[in-house]
Amino acid sequence: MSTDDLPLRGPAGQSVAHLDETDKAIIAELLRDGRLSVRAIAERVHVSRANAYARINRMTSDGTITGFTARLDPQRVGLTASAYVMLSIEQNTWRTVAQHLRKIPYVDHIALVGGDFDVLVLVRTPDNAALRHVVLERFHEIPGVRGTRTSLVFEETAGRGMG
Amino acid sequence: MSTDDLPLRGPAGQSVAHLDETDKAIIAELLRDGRLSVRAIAERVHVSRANAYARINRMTSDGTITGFTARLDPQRVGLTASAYVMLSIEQNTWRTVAQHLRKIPYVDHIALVGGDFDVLVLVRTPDNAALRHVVLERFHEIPGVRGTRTSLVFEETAGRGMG
DNA sequence: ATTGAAACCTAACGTAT
DNA sequence: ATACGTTAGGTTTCAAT
Repeated sequence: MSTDDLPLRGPAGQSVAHLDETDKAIIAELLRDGRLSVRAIAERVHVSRANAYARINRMTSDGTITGFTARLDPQRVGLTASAYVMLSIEQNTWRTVAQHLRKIPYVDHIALVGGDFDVLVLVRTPDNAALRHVVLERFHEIPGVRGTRTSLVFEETAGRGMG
Repeated sequence: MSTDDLPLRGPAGQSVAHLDETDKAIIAELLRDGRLSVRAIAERVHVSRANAYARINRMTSDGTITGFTARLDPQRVGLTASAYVMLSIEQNTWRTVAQHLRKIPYVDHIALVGGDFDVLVLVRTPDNAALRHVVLERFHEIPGVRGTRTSLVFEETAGRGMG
């Protein structure tokens, strides 16, 4: 028996979905092209159309697939200034700090981390002035934020993922 | 005249696409749901189907839209251990370091940054053992890498973007 | 019970005018 | 913007394993 089909538990007690090889193959196809037709997916992973349809439905409704989206070139959509901002925050303020961050424009991604700082925020703005405003004005006025350190992004690229 | 329709130049000399309000509205729809039909998009942004079709075609072929993909819950797909790894590298090794990083499994995103470190890598692995292996073995054997610092991700959330 | 194969109508695609 | 032939969606049925 393989371990691949065992349901597991994640660290926070959230259930980890039961994904067989077909599910994973479907996910791989959808990662490559999120607009692939169900028909095309079905024949690529060698299952029937109805089966592919049911699997995609299951994975989207159980939260494994959280949605579909377009990937954009930040430069070309006018977000030319990106930065990672490291926040130090006071204890037990993560929830409220995250809430505030989510309301600020140009904030792309927010992570609570362990290490020399507490929160890592990816910010993508139209220009350096907007970036400066977001970091110096908006971030610093959030209750619980003790300090920030900013690392400008010069260049970036995607990794290969689980491959 | 609004500044919205002006073509611009990005920092690296890459052209910034000429996007009018309709283009932006289409992008917003596709960010919300990357599998929306062209028909649905067309009526939501109040243009004809053919027009929406042409705009999406233009934006995908000029590189503004770089693709479509599924968004996954990392926990549920079995990637329960994520971390940001900060690399210090020797001068002028960025290109080769990035090349090496792209070949390593579980590497999600790579950014060349300015500040106390040089490269920020987002890694998503199935467990702490895999994470440890990636960082301690794979990253440290890359020529040009002088040192790493790892920040485990405890929790994360998306920001609101440009909204 | 779950899957594959076929059929079905409706909706969307892609292109041409 | 409309129209047109083709393809896909979404659901149902049935046989098979």
